[in-house]
Amino acid sequence: MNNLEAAWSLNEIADLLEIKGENPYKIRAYKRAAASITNLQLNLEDLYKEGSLRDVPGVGKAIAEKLEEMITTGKCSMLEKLREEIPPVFRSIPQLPGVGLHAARVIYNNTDIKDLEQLERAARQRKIRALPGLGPKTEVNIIRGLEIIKTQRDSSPLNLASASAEILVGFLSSLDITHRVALSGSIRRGKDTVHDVDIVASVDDKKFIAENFAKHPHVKEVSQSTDNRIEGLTWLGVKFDVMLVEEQEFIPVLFWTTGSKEFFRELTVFAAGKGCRLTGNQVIVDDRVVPVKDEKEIFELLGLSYIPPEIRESPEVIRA
DNA sequence: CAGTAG
DNA sequence: AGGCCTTACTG
DNA sequence: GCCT
Repeated sequence: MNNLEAAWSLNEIADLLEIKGENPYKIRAYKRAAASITNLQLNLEDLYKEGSLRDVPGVGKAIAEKLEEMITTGKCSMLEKLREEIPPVFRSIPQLPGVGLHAARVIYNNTDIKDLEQLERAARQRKIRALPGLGPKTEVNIIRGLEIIKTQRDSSPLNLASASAEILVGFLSSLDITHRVALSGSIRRGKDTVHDVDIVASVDDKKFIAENFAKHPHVKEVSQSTDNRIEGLTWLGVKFDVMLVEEQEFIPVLFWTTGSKEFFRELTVFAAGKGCRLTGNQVIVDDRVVPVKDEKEIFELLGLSYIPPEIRESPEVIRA
């Protein structure tokens, strides 16, 4: 917990209080304290140790307690409570150009809007301009802002990632030493933003691939390369991670790398309860490696109905 | 003047 | 207890 | 909420 993080938290508290319609002076107090800490040359944790948090301008009893909690636990219960209380859409509203906290507050206190979809509908039905203190201007800004968000989503890193993914998968598939190639990770889970391109490939000569991947014209650099794994960057600025596996490992590795991390970890726990071990690259029952030809077999083995990659986000889906 | 932005 | 209240720009 |  550094000074900047603490300041950000206080600022977020101020914003959420403002959306709620709290006392303006209280809001300003949080903002002042945040600004004060942002400019502070001393380290907050040091000040806490010597018990002089309240020497910081704008930090009184209440805010000092919040800082203490943040420093000792890394969290702020007040902030967490506010985040629960106020739907995420109201943290998006002030991000829209020309729409600020005031509009967020009015909408929060005068409507039942709970998500972006409802907000857009209300705006298009001209319900926003009817709210006290808000006019056509705000309404138009909301609609325009939402449009911008959408188009940015459409041209988001996913497009670049997909382009790189297609090229790399195409390259691997074209080799006659390749058996199977599949996209994995967050792309396979259908996420609209991805951090990198994950590919699983079963090939006859892993070493050959590892040594020659860097020569592909679409590959800008290979940062790490072993016989089993190649990490690097494409000319489109997309990171990639290629897992090279034996044919019998293909499905277990695909399953593992598809994730999400939380989902897979929870499933290993669940499997353990059924006497089944899921490692990164094999499925083991009674100390014997069980060959699997597709993911469906893994779920059948565990007595689960098939869970498609798109919903392998949180562990909750396992219990369903 | 009200609302927004920094 | 009671005061605190940015400033500048835009429509 | 902070400050005087």
